[in-house]
Amino acid sequence: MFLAKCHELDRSPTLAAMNPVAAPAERSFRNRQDKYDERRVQLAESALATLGELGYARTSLREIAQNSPFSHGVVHYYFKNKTALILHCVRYYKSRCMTRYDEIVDTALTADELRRGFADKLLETLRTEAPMHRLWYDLRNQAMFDPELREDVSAIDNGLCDMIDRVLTRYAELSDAVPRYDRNVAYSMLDGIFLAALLEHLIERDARTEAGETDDASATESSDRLRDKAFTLLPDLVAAP
Amino acid sequence: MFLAKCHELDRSPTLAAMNPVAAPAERSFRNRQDKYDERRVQLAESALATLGELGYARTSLREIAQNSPFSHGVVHYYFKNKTALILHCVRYYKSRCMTRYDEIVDTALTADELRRGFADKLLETLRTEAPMHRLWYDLRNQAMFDPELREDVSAIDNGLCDMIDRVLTRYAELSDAVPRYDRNVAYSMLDGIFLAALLEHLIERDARTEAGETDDASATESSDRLRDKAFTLLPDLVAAP
DNA sequence: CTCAAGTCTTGACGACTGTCAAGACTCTTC
DNA sequence: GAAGAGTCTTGACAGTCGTCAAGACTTGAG
Repeated sequence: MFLAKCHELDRSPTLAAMNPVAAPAERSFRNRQDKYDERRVQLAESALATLGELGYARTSLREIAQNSPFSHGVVHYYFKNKTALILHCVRYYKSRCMTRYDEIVDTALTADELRRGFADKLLETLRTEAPMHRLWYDLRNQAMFDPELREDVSAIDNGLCDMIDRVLTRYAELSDAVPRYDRNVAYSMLDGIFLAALLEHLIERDARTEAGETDDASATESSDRLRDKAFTLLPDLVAAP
Repeated sequence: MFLAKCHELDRSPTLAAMNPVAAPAERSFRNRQDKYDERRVQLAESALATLGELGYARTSLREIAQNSPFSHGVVHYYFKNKTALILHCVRYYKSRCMTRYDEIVDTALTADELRRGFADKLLETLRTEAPMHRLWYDLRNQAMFDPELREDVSAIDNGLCDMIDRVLTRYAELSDAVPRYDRNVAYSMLDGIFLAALLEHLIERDARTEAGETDDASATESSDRLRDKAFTLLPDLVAAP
């Protein structure tokens, strides 16, 4: 047992592992460590898929394992316990979703282009990542009951607030205006609109698939409305300087 | 077994029961029926208290019974199963909270009075009914995963939207203005702000009690900020006609 | 009082959960 | 190829859950 196991925060690469021309023993170590990390990512992805489908409450370790190439016992080899796995998932998820609008922010040349790009992206993520979004809201809600989740949930929430703030600040710049509201207020308002659209979207979506419709089930009228709402609302979130 | 049991929607009073000078047998029937209804209310209240404390996921029937004067088996005498109890709770909860701002709407004489009254009431309900609010958000979120809850959740959500709409419509009237946003958009935005404040409030609150502070634990800085936010935001939600 | 209907408690059931230990398998190193 | 560390599977454990049936207690009618 010379490999760092799940029991500690073992994210720091060892000294030897930093060396590009390592001795065979050390390269092997690297390989093992890489494989180990890869497995954790693999498990996190299986867990996220399951969590997005069933929600935090009804997701069991056996269910997660069934959505992965492994058996249920393996989880405790890579993670101390269930909450450790879920927290790892949450952080992993965070690292992927925080930069969603950055490309648009960086490339848009006019306020209207940014506004349209943002609204389109909002629509797209609602349609293609609905399970992940409902999982996020589920976790954030669980944090109201379970203090163990609060630190990570707050971190993600702040990150999302920053993400929105970058959009609004840039939009204000391009509009020769200034943000009208406190960043947290603006974030909360947009988040509330997105949350409502998500709920409506999921209800519509399931109603369609239940009716046996063969259309692209991810396209709903509610998600279309979300784009319009965001598009219309954005100018109201800035004010003349 | 001549009394209507839990297995059906038995809310309709019988013909005989409508008679104010009923025969003894019928009065007895009324008494029994009343007691039966009272028990259901009693159980619903115990369940709501438990749900507000533990959340939807971690609330068991045994826990609910422990917060009531009864034992765990009695639940299945008054409700078909767990979901029936919870749905009953949800409807019961709905009937109590929908009129929260109506008195202010009806009595306020000026726009500013309404605005202040609304913001104060918002603050008050955040502080005194935090567990119920987080339960509501929990249930609404569960509806994203569990179709069984959607009908009731949608009904409540619409009711809350109406409630907010009454406030805004009246506020617009008193301001010689008109509502600026679609009612659903306005509701979603205010809801988002309230949700964020609730989460922040709970975190602050628990951090204080954990630190062993003896102050009135229901008062937090975040809840104060909520009042200011609502107070400031309200004028922006209406526009010149 | 007697009896029956209504009400509630108790204890059990099968299913499911997170956790963990024992062992089998795989791969690297000598 | 032998040895041993690393990886994964299997099966069991203690606990909890929703559900339900059997019976004890309570209440009111005759």
